[in-house]
Amino acid sequence: MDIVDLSTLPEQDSRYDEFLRQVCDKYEMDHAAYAGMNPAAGTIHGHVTYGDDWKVHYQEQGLHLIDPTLHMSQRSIAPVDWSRLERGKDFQRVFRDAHDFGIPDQGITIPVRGPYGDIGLLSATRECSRDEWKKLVSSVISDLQSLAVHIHDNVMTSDTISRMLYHPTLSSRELEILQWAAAGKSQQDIGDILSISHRTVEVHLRSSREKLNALTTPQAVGRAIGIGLIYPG
Amino acid sequence: MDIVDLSTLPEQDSRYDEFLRQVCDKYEMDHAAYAGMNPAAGTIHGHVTYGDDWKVHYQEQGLHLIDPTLHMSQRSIAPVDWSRLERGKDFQRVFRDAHDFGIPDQGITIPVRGPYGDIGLLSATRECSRDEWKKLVSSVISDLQSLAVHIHDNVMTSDTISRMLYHPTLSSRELEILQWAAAGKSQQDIGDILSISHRTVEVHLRSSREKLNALTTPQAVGRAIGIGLIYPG
DNA sequence: GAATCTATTGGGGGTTTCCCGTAATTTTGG
DNA sequence: CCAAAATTACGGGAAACCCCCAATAGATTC
Repeated sequence: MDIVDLSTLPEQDSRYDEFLRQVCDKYEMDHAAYAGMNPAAGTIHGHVTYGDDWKVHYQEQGLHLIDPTLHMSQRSIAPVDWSRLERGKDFQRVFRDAHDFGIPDQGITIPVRGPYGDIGLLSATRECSRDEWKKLVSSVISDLQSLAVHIHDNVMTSDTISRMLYHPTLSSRELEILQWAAAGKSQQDIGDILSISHRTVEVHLRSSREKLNALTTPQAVGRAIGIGLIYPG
Repeated sequence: MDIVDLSTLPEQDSRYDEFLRQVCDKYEMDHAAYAGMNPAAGTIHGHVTYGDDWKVHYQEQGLHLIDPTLHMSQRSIAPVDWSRLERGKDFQRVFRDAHDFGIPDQGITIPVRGPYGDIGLLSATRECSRDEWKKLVSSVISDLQSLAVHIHDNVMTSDTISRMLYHPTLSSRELEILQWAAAGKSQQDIGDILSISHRTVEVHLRSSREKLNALTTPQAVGRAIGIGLIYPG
């Protein structure tokens, strides 16, 4: 499969699970999981190849609060091999539980970040010898990195599109001006940039606020970013 | 963000230039370039394998303002093949100039995002037939993806200045007030809510802007949301 | 063809923010 | 423990923002 071609990636939620299974087959992994969240929009997506029972247990126990893989990925950009995680109290707790559900403590998590503060985590596990694991990882790490990026891109794009369907449509001019505002430009600056009067800029900002149901420009900028209409400047 | 700052931060780390050259050799590319920016810290890094003359021309002409590769990468997360860029006015302008400096219009740009709003772009070019290029890209895309992450991670963490500002730590009070600002409250409102003077609120907003390297409150709000410090209200 | 939406510009005026200070107490960190 | 940072507070003046109003032109829609 051509990894670059986004069209080959599944578009429907139900197919992500199947896709992860294919990843496992291709890269000789036992299990794979993807978790994506867009804090700005408040949406969360999760897909796993292991049964839903672990998913349920994970949520019920609130393991996401102490999960060291999440903790690590939060401020990391490079892939994190679970063997490098600190063997602390939280680690013991999460991975002891995981073990009961047939999930080994040998795995890797690849964090991906999008333009709107969205974070995606692609994890893969395999039960085997240490040497075997090391060898496997080094041979597939690049491919997994690419896959992580593309699956996250796919999920977030469809997420954004679906969200935008229920949100106001700002005119291109309004978006343009709001984008400049998010970039720290004053109304006068924007007017100069676009070669229009600063009063016109103010009108567009006002209608943007009205459409976004925002009281102030900062709120409008925040909402627009949350919806995915613009990006942080 | 303003890339004009490039001139004020003449970062010359020959290690990365050499590294890029090795990338070219290994992956049969003509040229490679890396550009990294941390808006919160206001730092910018640039490394290229082609001569400095293009770099100079690029800055002097302010091409970063219209460069379609930058524009695309800003809101993208997946690798962008230049062939998929819109052939607009800006494209013509930038790539006509680039051609004069021996840079082809056949290339790819891989964006990488860090935890604190930092963005890195790894670009590679090669002059060859279309089919040859496609084949080359699909065979090295995964490796380039990993390399992009690696370089960006390295650059962002190795730079001492950046390291200090890499993690803008807003005080709880600043976050609290910024969150209210994102919720559309005025300074007076926030002062009433927190039972403090609206002038104190203004002080916190100011220091928040400084820490986030934002010129205006809307920009600070957007940036904080982008980094994940606060949420849209 | 009329109505609607969008983009544009303008005036007037009140409100808000922002920048320049100073300065106290409390908290935090090396 | 001392230094640094955070938090609190005040004020004046300049700048920016925001809201009311009205008006013209183009594009789209009904």
